[in-house]
Amino acid sequence: MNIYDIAKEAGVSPATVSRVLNNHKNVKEETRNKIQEVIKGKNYSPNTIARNLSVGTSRNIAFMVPDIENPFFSKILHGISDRAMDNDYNVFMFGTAENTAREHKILDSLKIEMMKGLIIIPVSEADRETAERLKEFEEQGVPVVLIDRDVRNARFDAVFSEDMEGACEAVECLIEEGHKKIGIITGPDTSRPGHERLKGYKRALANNGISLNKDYIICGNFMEDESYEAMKQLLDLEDPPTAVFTSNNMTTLGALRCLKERQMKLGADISVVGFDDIKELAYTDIHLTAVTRPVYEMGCEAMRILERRFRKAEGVEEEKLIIQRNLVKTWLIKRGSEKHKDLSGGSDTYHT
Amino acid sequence: MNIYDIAKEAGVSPATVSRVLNNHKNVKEETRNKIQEVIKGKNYSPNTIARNLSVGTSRNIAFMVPDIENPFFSKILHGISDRAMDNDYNVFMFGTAENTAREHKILDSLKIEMMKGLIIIPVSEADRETAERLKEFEEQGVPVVLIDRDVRNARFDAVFSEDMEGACEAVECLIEEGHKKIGIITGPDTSRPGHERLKGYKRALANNGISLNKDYIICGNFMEDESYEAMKQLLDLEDPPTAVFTSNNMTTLGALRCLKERQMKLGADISVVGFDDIKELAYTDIHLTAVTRPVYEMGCEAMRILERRFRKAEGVEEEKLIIQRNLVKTWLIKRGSEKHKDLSGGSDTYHT
DNA sequence: GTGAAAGCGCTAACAC
DNA sequence: GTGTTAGCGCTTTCAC
Repeated sequence: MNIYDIAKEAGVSPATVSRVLNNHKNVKEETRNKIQEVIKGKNYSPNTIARNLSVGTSRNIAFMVPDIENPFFSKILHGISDRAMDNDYNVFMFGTAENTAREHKILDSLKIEMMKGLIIIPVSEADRETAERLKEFEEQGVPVVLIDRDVRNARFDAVFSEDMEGACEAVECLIEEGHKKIGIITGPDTSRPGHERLKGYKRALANNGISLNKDYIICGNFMEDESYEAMKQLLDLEDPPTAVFTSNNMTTLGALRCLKERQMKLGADISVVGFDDIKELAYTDIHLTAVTRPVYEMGCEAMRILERRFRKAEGVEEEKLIIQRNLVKTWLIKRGSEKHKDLSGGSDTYHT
Repeated sequence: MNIYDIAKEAGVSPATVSRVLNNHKNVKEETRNKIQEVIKGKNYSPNTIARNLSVGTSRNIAFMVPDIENPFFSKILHGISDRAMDNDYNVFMFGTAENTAREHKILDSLKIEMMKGLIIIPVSEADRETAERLKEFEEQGVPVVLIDRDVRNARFDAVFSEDMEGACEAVECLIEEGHKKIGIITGPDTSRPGHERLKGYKRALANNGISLNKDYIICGNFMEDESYEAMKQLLDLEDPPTAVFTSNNMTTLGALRCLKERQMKLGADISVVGFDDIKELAYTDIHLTAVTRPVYEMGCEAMRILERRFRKAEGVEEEKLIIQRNLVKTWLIKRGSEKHKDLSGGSDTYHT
């Protein structure tokens, strides 16, 4: 069943049917009603593909994410998805598995004309090929919005967080507890959250006159397993740190695994502050102090920026050239894991 | 740039270009090369929408899930997504938020023509409207595969798990520990996992000559908050249960929240066994004994079934009428939370 | 306010 | 082996 069947049935031309389908004005109320009646009666719904071909665009947006199972990303997707649904966009989900090759492959197979926009958390900011491909999308009129991670060699609209400030606050919280020997398990240096959080760590130390110890900086690549190894390495130092800042949720889990294995009590034998919260820990003995941010809203915001770009493309809005890069604020939630039994202040309050 | 440009440039007809694009045989090696050269040279890629319109189908599959952020569903998505990518399908993700109205809305807006297949974890099996819509999809040639939950009034291909058996094993494990007063926080009665797991609970009791106590059965609707309330209710009974079976991961979290609040020690003051594991707990003091199943594989399997249906539709395979309903096995991982200090066997081994 | 008709870019008979 | 051509279902000028 197509627009012609409806037209015939309603005794009008396909053009008119198309008009009511698209809510055009110039249609007599009477004919409009008649047509809508027929449409309902025949339970007709227009063919999106044909429509897309005709108008040369779609309402599909692609969301590319490094790890489908990471709750942080799920939450972003949730934000994107809710806002997309409200505005009748459909979102395709692609997992890159933290693998640039896979990222390229997906980007190549994404038919440009099928996508109206692209939201991506790129695997690596050092990757030129991804940057090239993204630029191509923009050139073809498909706007790109980054979330959380940046790319070099190009500027796109983006939603980031105050990684440096958040990390700095976290480490300063440890310093306030009296810690001087503070380690960090970093993310990859090729991602904004990776290097900015490290920068925040360094700044906190500098602000407080604590000199940097290279041994205390180990990369965990935001991966649980590597972070576990990193934690082992830190603890096995001759002069191990009394506190560790873990750079993201996976990093924190890896570190916790190590502590558990060694039967070290968090908030007593060792202190840990993490970036990004882990909801499930709330009902356990792990009272994690963590940097938090409005993750769901980051997704919504990315979608909002995209829509703005669509409107600009249609000439509805001006200032086509301004690139929008939003920074969301972070805040620290203290729960006790920043404490240490050997340092002033004690940790009793948290271990009742 | 389109197929005509390429044709002109290569000095052939658009049909021939189309032939090489689609790997048809009847093309002279020489012309094929020539055309491929031009394609590469002009960096041309065919328009998927036009192709879809022409052949009357797409490679898009829709995945509808009740809760985008539940890790259980993320894992399923991961399975679907990986397999889809390997076979060049694209997956649209839709979150129904456990809301039938939203589910209907999405189903209605999913233009039938745009989807080649549908994988869904329906909100409620009692919902006729969803069932009707799904049937319509199948009638229009869009196969539907259910995961985890069923719908009444219709039969679709599906991937379920052995909910009853899994729950039964979990509860029998508690019974083996000496428990006689065992509570359950159930899921909604309108979902297969909900009622089947309850059935498993009942069967375990019956198998072991333990009579049913209605007070011990409380519905948590698979929601964390409701489950928290349910746990409170159980503990406030005059003769509270010594052990509780929690029917899914969210249910377990709600119960844990309550225990934490009341400072009850899991595996000592009370025993809990849950359906579905919670990864994050591994590094905490919560040694949850849980029913486990191959979640990622359930996603892959759903996708595999869908592809099979596509092949059948194309007449590649026979036996068009057989409905395929797969049941994945579950197994129990014991970690100590089934123990209780007041019962034989002791729990010391788990509290070193 | 409405209709006729020319596309959108590709595929698939059918003819040669 | 290759070309011609008529769609796929919709939108959108341009007339009327």
